[in-house]
Amino acid sequence: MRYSAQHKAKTHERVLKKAAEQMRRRGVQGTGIVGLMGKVGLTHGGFYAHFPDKNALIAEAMGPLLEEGVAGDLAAAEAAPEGQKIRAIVNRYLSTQHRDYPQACPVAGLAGEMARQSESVRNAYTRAIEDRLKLIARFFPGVSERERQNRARLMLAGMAGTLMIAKVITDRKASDQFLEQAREFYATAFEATPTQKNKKP
Amino acid sequence: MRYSAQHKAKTHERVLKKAAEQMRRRGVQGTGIVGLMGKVGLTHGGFYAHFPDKNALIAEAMGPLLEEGVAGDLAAAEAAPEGQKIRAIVNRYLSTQHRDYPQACPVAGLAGEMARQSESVRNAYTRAIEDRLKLIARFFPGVSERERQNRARLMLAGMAGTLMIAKVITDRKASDQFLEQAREFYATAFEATPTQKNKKP
DNA sequence: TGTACATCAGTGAACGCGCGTTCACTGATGTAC
DNA sequence: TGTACATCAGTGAACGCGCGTTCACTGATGTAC
Repeated sequence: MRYSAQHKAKTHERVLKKAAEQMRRRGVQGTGIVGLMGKVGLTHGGFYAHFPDKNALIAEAMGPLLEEGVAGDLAAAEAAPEGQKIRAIVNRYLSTQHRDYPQACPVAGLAGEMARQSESVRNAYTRAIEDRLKLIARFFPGVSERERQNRARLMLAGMAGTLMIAKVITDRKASDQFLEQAREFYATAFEATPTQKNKKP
Repeated sequence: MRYSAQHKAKTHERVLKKAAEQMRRRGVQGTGIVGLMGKVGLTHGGFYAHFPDKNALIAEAMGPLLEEGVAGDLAAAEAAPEGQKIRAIVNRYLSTQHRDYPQACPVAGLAGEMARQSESVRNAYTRAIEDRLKLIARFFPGVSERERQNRARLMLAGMAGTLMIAKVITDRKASDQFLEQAREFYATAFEATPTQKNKKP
């Protein structure tokens, strides 16, 4: 059954979106071709009309994988009044809702697995994260674009680790308290311009 | 071939140690029974004389899994002069050597996978982390033991996320710089007693 | 002290299962004439 | 405009492989007599 010109591109996009969702939920290794194609409404054989192998899918899915998170960051920041935008990003990222959301931020959930992936995948992942940082960097203090992005990277990495630990802690109350302490810590630490410290003692 | 009384306990310990090492290196899902037992020098069938199933092994391995990291933290802190102990812990954890060490800190590498494990495993993991925090809490400022442990948890979680990101970044120079910025950030942020901020605006 | 037996840590073939990938095939539609 | 053919996204059986787990078996040593 031959399809119209734009049909293949549409299916390709659908596979990528579902793959990103599945990977956020179950991890890269936990996302299988058969199950994925089934969720898209196709059979597994068709997969290879779209991607040479699973590795290519992983690399290509890194973009869509991070998009949802960026959208959340930006929405939170834009809704907040001037001067409280970083606090808004922190409060959303380290909220109990985000912790309980099964397909939460892949910076947190997948980074461990990523360290064991092929270089092409890691490159795509790094690029996707840097793109995300570029978009939220403007809310950070700092003279140059580079400095602002460095601050954003430092914060995102720290919060990603924090969210992971909050997800793992089985005691709900303890996890809630931990998140509250973390929100306070990251908001106060990143709201202000960093104090210039002596580089080497 | 019957063995002496303490023989089984010794083998049990060897399997646990190797399992912890493999999991640090390849992740929980990436550690197979056949390969594991092979590395211990036995065949896979014998595994079930020691553990009811893989899940039990994972849960029991959480202790040994974190021990190496604690040892590193403590060694760094004890070697450092008074007042620079936290900086020493930070400098070791966020060093380029620790980033390049394939079986690095499992708080960083495994937490993502842990969120998808059974509750018994997550309990064991949480407990192992809390034990680690108890041991390093004494180096942190804070009035009560609880407060010191909270500070330690906040720092470890943030540094774990940071190490993960540093491991993933494919550009070596960029990763080195990122680690340097992070060392500065965590050392200055956690050396001092936190400034008492207004809880709610 | 010497013999018969019980124990049980470890062996290795076999199991069902899900994985990623291949491949001959289908058939609706675009294109050539 | 009508017919013949080419295209190729998607189908579904089959592949080899590694996984976790089971199970009948082995045989050196501890224990009972």
